[in-house]
Amino acid sequence: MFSKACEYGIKASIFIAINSYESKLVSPKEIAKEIDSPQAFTAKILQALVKHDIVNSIKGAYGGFEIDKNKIAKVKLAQIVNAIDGDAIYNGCGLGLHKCDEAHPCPVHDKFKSVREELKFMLENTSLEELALNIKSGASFLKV
Amino acid sequence: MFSKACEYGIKASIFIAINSYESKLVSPKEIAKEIDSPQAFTAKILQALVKHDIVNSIKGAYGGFEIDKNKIAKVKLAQIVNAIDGDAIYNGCGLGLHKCDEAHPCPVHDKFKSVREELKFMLENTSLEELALNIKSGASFLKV
DNA sequence: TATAAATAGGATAAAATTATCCGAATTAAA
DNA sequence: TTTAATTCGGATAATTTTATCCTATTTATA
Ligand code: FES
Ligand code: FES
Repeated sequence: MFSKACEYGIKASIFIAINSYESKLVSPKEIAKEIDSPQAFTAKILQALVKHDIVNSIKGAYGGFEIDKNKIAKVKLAQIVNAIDGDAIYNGCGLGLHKCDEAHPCPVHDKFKSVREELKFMLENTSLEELALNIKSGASFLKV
Repeated sequence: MFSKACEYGIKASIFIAINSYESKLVSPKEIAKEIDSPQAFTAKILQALVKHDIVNSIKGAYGGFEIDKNKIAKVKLAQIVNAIDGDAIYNGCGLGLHKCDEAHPCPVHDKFKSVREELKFMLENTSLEELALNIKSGASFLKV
């Protein structure tokens, strides 16, 4: 469904959010440990999230990553997915035609439409905040 | 969403089905041209579909690929996807945890569940027949 | 039986994704 | 101002996916 990079990006964002609530910066090392991902690769993904203005990086000694507290509720999954995988998953053609076009549909277009729209809706309406709160409360998990 | 191999596999199956209605065998060359895919790679995918008993191959001179006429309505998209990509797309965890487990859910589990179930339902209830008929009638297209 | 047309399948190559490594740049604190 | 901790970013490597090539095998027909 999503690329590994995107999976890591989502999980990393959630972990950063949790710590940002407590004004705590986290490092790629901590993140990788917590979400069970390769550290250097995770660092690269963090760079992408920083470039897309989803995550904030503080360079130098005692630095690390954070997300603005007042942004956590506003950041939606769709932004993260878009930053890493692009929008093909919910805007592209399911069978790889150059574009998904109502006027020139692929064989699965009508069947897929609702699935993809539900996915899109879900991604656009799920905030980092709710995902982070569920982790905090122990209702969901970032690894294993 | 799906791998290239799977996209080709689905489109190839539809094209074979259309021709099988007219008892016409088709070659990887014709298929690749019709679905705009690399021929040799397509041939490999056909081998997989044959092994999974979705497509029938007739070897030797005047041979080619076909699908049993009385099977076309019974073959569901899910079988093709499963044969090529496996079931991870609708049974695996959306964030890559080892398995999707109600008792140990990832942060997006509840949100994803319905999307994935709709996808699964769609794949399990869409037959090659209806896809082939829509191509035949000109309501949908296999390429561009 | 010989021939030609076709699928099967192994070997290889190219491209994309995933992953690692290391030095440069940055910055807080001693 | 020096040091140490840390992100940034380029180079490289490993793995997986996608794609190509070539030969072997199969089989209908002449
Ligand atoms: S054209 Fe293929 S999904 Fe719309
Ligand atoms: S545990 Fe991740 S989708 Fe179910």
